[in-house]
Amino acid sequence: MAATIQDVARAAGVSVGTVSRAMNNYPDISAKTRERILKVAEELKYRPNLVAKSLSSKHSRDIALILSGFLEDAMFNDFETMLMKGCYQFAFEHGLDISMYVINSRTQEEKSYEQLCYEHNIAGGIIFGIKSTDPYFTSLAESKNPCVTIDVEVSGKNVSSVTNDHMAAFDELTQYLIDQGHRRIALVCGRKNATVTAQRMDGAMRALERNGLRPPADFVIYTNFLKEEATDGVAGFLKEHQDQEVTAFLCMSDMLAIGTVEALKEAGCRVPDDYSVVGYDGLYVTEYTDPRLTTVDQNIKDKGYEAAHLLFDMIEGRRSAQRLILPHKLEIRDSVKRLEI
Amino acid sequence: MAATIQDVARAAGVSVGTVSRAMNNYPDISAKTRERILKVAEELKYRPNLVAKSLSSKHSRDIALILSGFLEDAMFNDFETMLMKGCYQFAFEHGLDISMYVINSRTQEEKSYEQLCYEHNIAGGIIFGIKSTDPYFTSLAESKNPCVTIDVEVSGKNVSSVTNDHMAAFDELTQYLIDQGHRRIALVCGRKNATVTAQRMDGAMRALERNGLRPPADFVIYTNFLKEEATDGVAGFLKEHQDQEVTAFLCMSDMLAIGTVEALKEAGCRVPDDYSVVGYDGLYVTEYTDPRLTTVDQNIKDKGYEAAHLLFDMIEGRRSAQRLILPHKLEIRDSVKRLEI
DNA sequence: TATGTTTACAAAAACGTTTTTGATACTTTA
DNA sequence: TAAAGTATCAAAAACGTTTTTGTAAACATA
Repeated sequence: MAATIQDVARAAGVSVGTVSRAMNNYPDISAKTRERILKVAEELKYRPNLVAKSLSSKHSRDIALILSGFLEDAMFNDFETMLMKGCYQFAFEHGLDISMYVINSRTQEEKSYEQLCYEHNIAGGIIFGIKSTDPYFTSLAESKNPCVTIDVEVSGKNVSSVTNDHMAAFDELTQYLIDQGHRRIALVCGRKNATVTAQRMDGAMRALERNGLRPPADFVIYTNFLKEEATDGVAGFLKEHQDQEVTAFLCMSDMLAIGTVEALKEAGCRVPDDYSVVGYDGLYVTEYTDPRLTTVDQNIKDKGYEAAHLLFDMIEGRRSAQRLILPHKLEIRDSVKRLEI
Repeated sequence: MAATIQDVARAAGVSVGTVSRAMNNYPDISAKTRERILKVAEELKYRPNLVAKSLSSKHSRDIALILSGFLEDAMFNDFETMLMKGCYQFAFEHGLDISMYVINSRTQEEKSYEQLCYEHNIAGGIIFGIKSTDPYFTSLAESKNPCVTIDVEVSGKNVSSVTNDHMAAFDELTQYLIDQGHRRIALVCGRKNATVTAQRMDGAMRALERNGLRPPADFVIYTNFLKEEATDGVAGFLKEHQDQEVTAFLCMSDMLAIGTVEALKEAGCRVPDDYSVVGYDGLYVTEYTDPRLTTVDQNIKDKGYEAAHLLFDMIEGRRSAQRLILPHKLEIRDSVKRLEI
């Protein structure tokens, strides 16, 4: 149905190779012929078949957004949505083809990153959500296809990462809590062996120690970054500890903070009057919660945009693998009470 | 680098055609040869190149999720995210390849749906976000590729739609408001010429009239489904109308309801004490707002899943074009005050 | 035993591009 | 004016599959 390059060649009275060179602005073709071919192509509404193009040309410019665990997380989480928007925005502005693949720990075993790229003829991918125990974590380094990981660092000369200075950011957040008069702070953490957990933990510790404070080990609640676990964890915490034994909950993600607030309300406590709570990520949802959540904005959309940017530059050979650290911003809202000291 | 079908053929001492038939479970091949080929393929870690496969085979099974306006909406909106999850869930369960394309009104002009399918060799798509003024709205009918639209109905023998009974649902929602004692209700509407707007408007009118009520024309606020417009619209409304001239705001989407609550709070009013507000969609965010929003849950994830299901069945010829109407559920929470009559 | 039928595979065509190679005609150079 | 270079294009190869066509051997039928 649709016109092929053959149809255009026939209609213009030239060979298919000539049409191809006309369409792709190659030099060795007369201006007159190019004009004529372009006109014929326009008339026939010719659009190159991208699959054939992809198969034929040696180098692909197509990029992919690869999300691990997207389907496991039944929860709502706009982190991935904003990441997508950023990636697609860049691709859109630069006329790039971008596709999205959903994987998990199991499918990573079945198929390596390089195979995924080969199968779909993609030049490289932006990878989000992999854990340090995932197969990709090591195999990424061996791939000849460049990639950019979000928030985790994988060694390899073709792998870049885009992240924030989570340690500094969490330090800042903790310091804010301390500045507001909080001395006894509980930590609601993410997955125990996740990079981001360690980084944020370091930030918290640094701030605490700088101020001569130290949280006892039993003020720490671990989760797998799931809201429900925060709710359960904090509920358990409240039962085991006396009232006001801590005055604030420092959470490693906004969803954990939301879960924490839920547990607190459930137990009849008011936020921030009885307990202060802070989150981390800067999800849109935090503007609408009750109370509006104080958090650290990572500017996730920018993260996606810059990741795509970096990946594209690597593919085109303009930039080499690197660690890109984006700025963050402390977003002060209504979930922290100032304590008089 | 990666092994091709040629490598497998050579290693197994057969022709490429035979390898292809062995891999795809064709009948005319001996069990012994198949075994041997499969073993060799395994050893060489052979994975068919999907691009070549796509180009070669006449019929594709790949589907696409086509989002119009995804990038325009700078707002957070988890509608699309949940839709994606549903689609990808189905694709994942059935071993289908699914890709996501972002379009807008302008790119629709440049490239028809059929051309999009042709270019990427996709069998059909799930289409979300098109307006009645968009080029796709009419051109979809002419395409030979089947498609499923979400919430809009397009005529054509290859186009299905998945929707809710928005009229009945909005009737229900309105009736709930009336049952709670509300008599003077303002309507915060979506885009004036959108199908869903008309349907929901009809539902509201039906309920109102059944109860002998009729909203004066100036109790209606139109928006383009943007939160900020609701905020501005309601703020303007409050200035022009006396206190308690209306007691409730009936919003056509959750984001509009959130915007409405924002305007109300800004004006120093409490929700639901001074004014009641209800939304529509069932976004996750409505569970966390203050107050928790009463809304109609569309079960968007199911919508995506069923859309993919229907599309797949159409592609395989198991189902013909149809209009699928999914159930909804009134979600009663805390944003409506019961008025004593 | 001659003839048809089936089985199991090889060989080649096809998908729609890009890229390489080759060839003709024109232009420049000495 | 002959040789060399250049511009412009055609022809063919290549990408990695699937699908079609062809064919030899094995088997069944008369």
